[in-house]
Amino acid sequence: MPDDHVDWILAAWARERPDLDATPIGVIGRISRAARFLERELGSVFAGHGLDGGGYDVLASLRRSGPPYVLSASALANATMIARSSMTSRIDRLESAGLVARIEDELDGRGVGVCLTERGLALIDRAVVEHLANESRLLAALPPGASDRLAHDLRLLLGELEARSDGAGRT
Amino acid sequence: MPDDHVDWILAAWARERPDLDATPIGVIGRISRAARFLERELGSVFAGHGLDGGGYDVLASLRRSGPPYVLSASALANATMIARSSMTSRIDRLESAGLVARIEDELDGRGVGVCLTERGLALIDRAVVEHLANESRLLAALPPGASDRLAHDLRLLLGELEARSDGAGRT
DNA sequence: CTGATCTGATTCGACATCGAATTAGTATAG
DNA sequence: CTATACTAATTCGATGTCGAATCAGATCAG
Repeated sequence: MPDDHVDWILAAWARERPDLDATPIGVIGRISRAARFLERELGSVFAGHGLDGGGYDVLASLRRSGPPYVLSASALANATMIARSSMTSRIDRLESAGLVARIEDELDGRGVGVCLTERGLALIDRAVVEHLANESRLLAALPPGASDRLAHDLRLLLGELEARSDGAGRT
Repeated sequence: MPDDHVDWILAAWARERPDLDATPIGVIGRISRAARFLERELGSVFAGHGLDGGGYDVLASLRRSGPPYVLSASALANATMIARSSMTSRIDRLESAGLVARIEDELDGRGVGVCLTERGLALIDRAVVEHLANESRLLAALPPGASDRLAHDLRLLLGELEARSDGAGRT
């Protein structure tokens, strides 16, 4: 029954501030920490394809949107939870790498469509296989049922968080 | 039974690449997304005390280490999962704000002890109360049992991730 | 039609993080 | 004792993200 680092954090707070109820850290602290570990672990696969997490997110969003693999810059910013201004530079980088192309929106002169190139499509179709295998590997050590339980309970939490910050999108 | 965003991601992959097993996204994608939402939500409390998440982490680490509230820069970097070089500048900022002080290590001429000042101690003791209330609020909508289940299952996952990247510390 | 308002994308300056290189001090082997 | 290897912290340049301001195009009220 090995401790994780958050157990130590909880024990330390219990010792130093026994008046506080630190139990929320057991959930939220672990999510934050796990996210940081996962970012690192997943990054190695992305790097193997010349990408970082952000670039992968953009290509994957386009790929799973289906043909013709076009989304607006705003839609991509929303999907990947970054500011619009950050998406501009992400697209710049991916465009320089020849993985996406900007196309003008016929209907709205302001809008910019971002489209997978042949190379971008081929790359993401390869990368996603490896990425999912990597994620699967990271969950493989969990006991039976834990993964499904996590997905279920995290869905409740995420649904709550998304509902709460509805309309509080980046600008 | 409201959908969360990850449900849409899973449905899109099932449609576009039915050959893939995207179920790991149900766990890992939700952890990443939840972490980003949480970072924002928690940030407002930190900002109310003139801090960001990084600054809070340092002060909280020092506070729960107990008197005399001193940790080395390296220990703080490990605890907060950032590179040593990033910790140098974090300490610079907190020191400028008068919340911590650098003290020389008697035993090891290279080492730098980071110590809570009076103001830092008073601030973190106020901030932690508000922060925990905030975290508690974010979990309050979960059905009974979900929170404990999450803590339990995330502990298994985090323990696995920590064991895996044991010794793969930042430099 | 026209002025006011709103929206999509970009530019710009600020900033936190990173990794590699550097500096200073410690520990170990011969 | 001395040289070599190691460790702690810092400096430095590069990079990705952010928010505010800007610009162009769309929308809407009168």
